[in-house]
Parts: sequence; structure tokens; C-alpha cells
Amino acid sequence: MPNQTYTISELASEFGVTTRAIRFYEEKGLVQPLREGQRRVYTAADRVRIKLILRGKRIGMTLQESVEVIDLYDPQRNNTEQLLSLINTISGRQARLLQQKDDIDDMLTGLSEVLGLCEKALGKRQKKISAIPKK
Amino acid sequence: MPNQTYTISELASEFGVTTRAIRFYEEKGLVQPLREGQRRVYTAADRVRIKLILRGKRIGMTLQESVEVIDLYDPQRNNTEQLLSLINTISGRQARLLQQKDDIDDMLTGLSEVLGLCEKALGKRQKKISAIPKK
DNA sequence: CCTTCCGTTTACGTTAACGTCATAGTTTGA
DNA sequence: TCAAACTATGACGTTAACGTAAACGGAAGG
Repeated sequence: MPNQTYTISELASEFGVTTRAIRFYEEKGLVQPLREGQRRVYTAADRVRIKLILRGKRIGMTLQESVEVIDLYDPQRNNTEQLLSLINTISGRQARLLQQKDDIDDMLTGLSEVLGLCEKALGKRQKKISAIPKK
Repeated sequence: MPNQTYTISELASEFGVTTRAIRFYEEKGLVQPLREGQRRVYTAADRVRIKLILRGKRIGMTLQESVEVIDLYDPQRNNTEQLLSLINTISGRQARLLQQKDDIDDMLTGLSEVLGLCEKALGKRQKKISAIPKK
């Protein structure tokens, strides 16, 4: 079946959030699942929206900002002026994202240095270290 | 004079925040400026702390998280157990930062694609576009 | 001397993003 | 069949990170 659907708790556990959170997103108009009687039925598209919202959250965006970005993806724009405005919006967002990457890189650099010092200070004693999770 | 100091409003305008915000950070113990009578006097070190706090904010960290990271930088740790714990903390943080970078890259990719579509859709009409601010 | 700017403290208000009950219908496996 | 488990709808509570306003003191300049 290509038209898979999901219950609220399926999505909740998949994404590690509560059902309350997902209902909250609906309250805010971020998703609009179908209904089967009372029960909410989420489509693959709903699932993606939630996924994108949570991605936004991870990098410090508000729910509203996430929706704004998501809405950029499906182009409901036709006329030239709207296109230009859209381009500006996107450019602005890109700039912010690049700034964030710089911030992250700076922080990573700092942490690596500290990590180096730690391992050096620990060097005299050989000791097993709970590994750095990769990927 | 190498020992420059700053007033609260100097730092506020430099970082584009309100004086209220900076006082709030002090309330929360994030900075402890000197006093000249009643007046707060910020050292270069205070200024850096505020800068780092705001950097943390930009990538979605809470104030507390920022302080935690900042505190990692100056090593008040001696014994082996503490060092190992510190290493784990740092590793965890690094993992989160890498995840954030992935999220940002994904978003940047998506936005670039949309941008491409926009420019293509705009291609027929030649038009001047308010430039993308670089760096 | 008086006004106009900082600066300070105190305190209440606000927004986002859920958490936490309470209450009630429903579906499902033993 | 019947308790356990899932779902839904309120509604109030909570935390973070400030905003906003009141009420005051010192300093500077015209």
C-alpha cells in the first residue's frame, strides 16, 4: 500500500515527542490530519510536515518560522513581484542559516580544543573512553 | 589602556539587545559585572561571555546551555573521573552540533532548489533583483 | 537651576511551547 | 465480557526569556 497512514501515537513515538505536542501543532494549524470518526489519521505528507517542523526546532526556529520555511517549498506564487519577494525571503533565510553554521563551527572548534586538552591531561593514565558516537 | 571597560548600554547597542536583557543575564548569574557605585562596569571578559551567550542563542541553545558550554572552556577539572565525564559531555554536544549542521545543510539545499525555480520562472522576464547579501 | 539623559531597582505582564490533569468515548486482546 | 489501552476534548499550569512601566538617583549642559 503506497497510501500509508499513521496514528498519532505512531508518529509521536517515531519522532520522540508526545501526542500532546502533535495535537498542539494541529491547534496552531501546522498540520491538518484527516479524521476517521474522531480519530486523527495522518498521511505521509502530514508526517513529513511534522518532521520538518522538528528539524526547524532543532536549529532553534520557532514553529511559525518552520511553517514559513515549509511554505516556501510549495510555490503558490505566480506574479513577478511575489517571486522577487520570495527570492528575498529565501536569501535572508539562507544568510541566517550560514551564520548559524559559522556559529556552530566556532563552537565545534572550541570544543575540539578542550577535548584535546582533556585527552592530553589524561594521556599519562591510559584509560578506556566511552566512544564518540559517529554519524 | 588594555583594560577597557564598557557600560551596559554600550554592550547593549553593540550586540543589538536591550539593557534589560543584559540585566536579566546577570539575574540569572550569567555575568557578574563590577560596580562603580551603583553603575555596572563590564570587563572584556564579561563582554566575551555575553557574546558567547548570544552565539548560543542564535543556534537555539537556552541560556543555561550556553553557560554550560562556556563553562566547559575553562577547565576547573583535575581528577580522572571528572575528565572522563567532561569528555562525554563534550562529545555529546559535538554530536548535537553536527546534527544541527546536517539540518541546516538540508534546509539550505531545499532553499537553493526553490531559489533556482524562482529564478528560472523569472528568467523569461529580465529584472533586477535586490542582491543577495553576502558574508 | 532645571531639564534631559543615563542608570538602578522592583514588580507585574507576555509569548511560545508544551505539560498535566480530569473526564469521557472506543477498541481490543485475554 | 471486561479490564486495559488508546484516543479525544477541555482547561489550567509551567518555564524561559525577556518587555514594559513605575519611581527614583546622579550627572551634564544650556
